[in-house]
Amino acid sequence: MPRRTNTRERLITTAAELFWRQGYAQTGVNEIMQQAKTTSGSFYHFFPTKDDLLLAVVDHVADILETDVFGPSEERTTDPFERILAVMEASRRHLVEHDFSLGSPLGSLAAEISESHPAVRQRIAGLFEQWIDRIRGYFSEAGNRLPAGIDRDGLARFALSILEGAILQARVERNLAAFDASVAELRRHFQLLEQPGAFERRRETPTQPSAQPETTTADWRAW
Amino acid sequence: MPRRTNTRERLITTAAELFWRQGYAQTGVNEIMQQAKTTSGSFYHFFPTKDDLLLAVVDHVADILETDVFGPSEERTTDPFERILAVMEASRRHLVEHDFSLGSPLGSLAAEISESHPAVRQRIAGLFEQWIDRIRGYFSEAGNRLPAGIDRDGLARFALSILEGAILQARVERNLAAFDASVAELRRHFQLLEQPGAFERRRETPTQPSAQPETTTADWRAW
DNA sequence: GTCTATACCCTGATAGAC
DNA sequence: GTCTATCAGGGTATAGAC
Repeated sequence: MPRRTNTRERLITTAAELFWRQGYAQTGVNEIMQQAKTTSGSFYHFFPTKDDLLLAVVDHVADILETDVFGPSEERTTDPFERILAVMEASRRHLVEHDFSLGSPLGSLAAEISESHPAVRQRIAGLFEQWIDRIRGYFSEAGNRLPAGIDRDGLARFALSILEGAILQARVERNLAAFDASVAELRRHFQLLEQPGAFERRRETPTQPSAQPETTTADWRAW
Repeated sequence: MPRRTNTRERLITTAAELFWRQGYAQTGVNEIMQQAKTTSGSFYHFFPTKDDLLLAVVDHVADILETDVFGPSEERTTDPFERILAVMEASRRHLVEHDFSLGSPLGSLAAEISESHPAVRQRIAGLFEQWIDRIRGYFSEAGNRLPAGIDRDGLARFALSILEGAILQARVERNLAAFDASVAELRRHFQLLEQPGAFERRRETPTQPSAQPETTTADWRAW
């Protein structure tokens, strides 16, 4: 079924950018329609509700991330560590190019709708897992450059934490200090792991929540 | 001037929790008023607009973070590395206690209003800087347990990235896999840095964006 | 300082012609 | 598939008595 118009695509791509920049709740359907140069009739022809558009946007972003970030980064180099660093480099360029107005493609959206839209939250969680699998794949290819018995899955989640946190800081502070420092330190982490004899002792690396956290004196009030 | 009522405080604390859980835009003043058991007249007596309440909330959250997180974590231990890890432990407990419904106290809020509320964004950026100063202070106390010439400021920003990213992942995935892995890997990073001879070579640790990024093939479309 | 009542706009969504 | 016109409801904010 060849589509005759691209209105649906236009709605998705403009909504993606607006949600990304200003969030879901802050973006009205009117704004989307105007910017996509279409009208109410078309909008609701394709999407029964605004929430349905959101779901389509999430899928679209996942596609773009694949073809424009992960794909090129993997083509660029075969070195496992450089591959994940290339993903970060792509994020960095994106921050700069858009003057820090765009954060993580799904990160802030995920946080925003985490409570109100369980289905979307789950969808995004699945995407996070995909990326983690992917990055873990890089680390698997690293073979014995990494210490034996290291938790590659955990290392992938660690890298994703750094990326998301670094983007957030860059966006809030509107500079690259935290981003560059984070990438530099991750790079050093890889180097340290590669050093012979880097991993001679200890054996505690709780990746799965095997038990409840040890009690802490830190006590957050009910704010 | 002794205040006769605590209405103002009630508004701030309930708004803080609601903004934290569901975001700013998603939270209506009606909802805040109801939950704080007050009415429109009182609300606008204390806060000319909803935005003014937001600013008060940010300041309040900063206070709580100081007294309930950083303070206790510092009293708990004098070991510099354990201090930052104690902050993470406090965040972890908080995630669990609230079933992952609450993320970073200011992180997601910052992302949400980053574009629409420049003044608030700047205020939060200032708080981030404060925390970084604080954490850098820990690393300064670490003295020669850290390699000479290491970028302690960068290390602090790195730690904050990990914390923010780990909280985000935990909230989206609704489990602690990424959080625990991130903390474990950060702990290992500290251990590796402490190892004698961990830092014998290389000299490239760009913290300040000294130059433009190297060109990359990764190309994000204009979505 | 707190209450009730209400203004008024913008939002997501619908109706129906073309 | 796209248009115009419109609705119902909830949003922030105001008015004025107490």
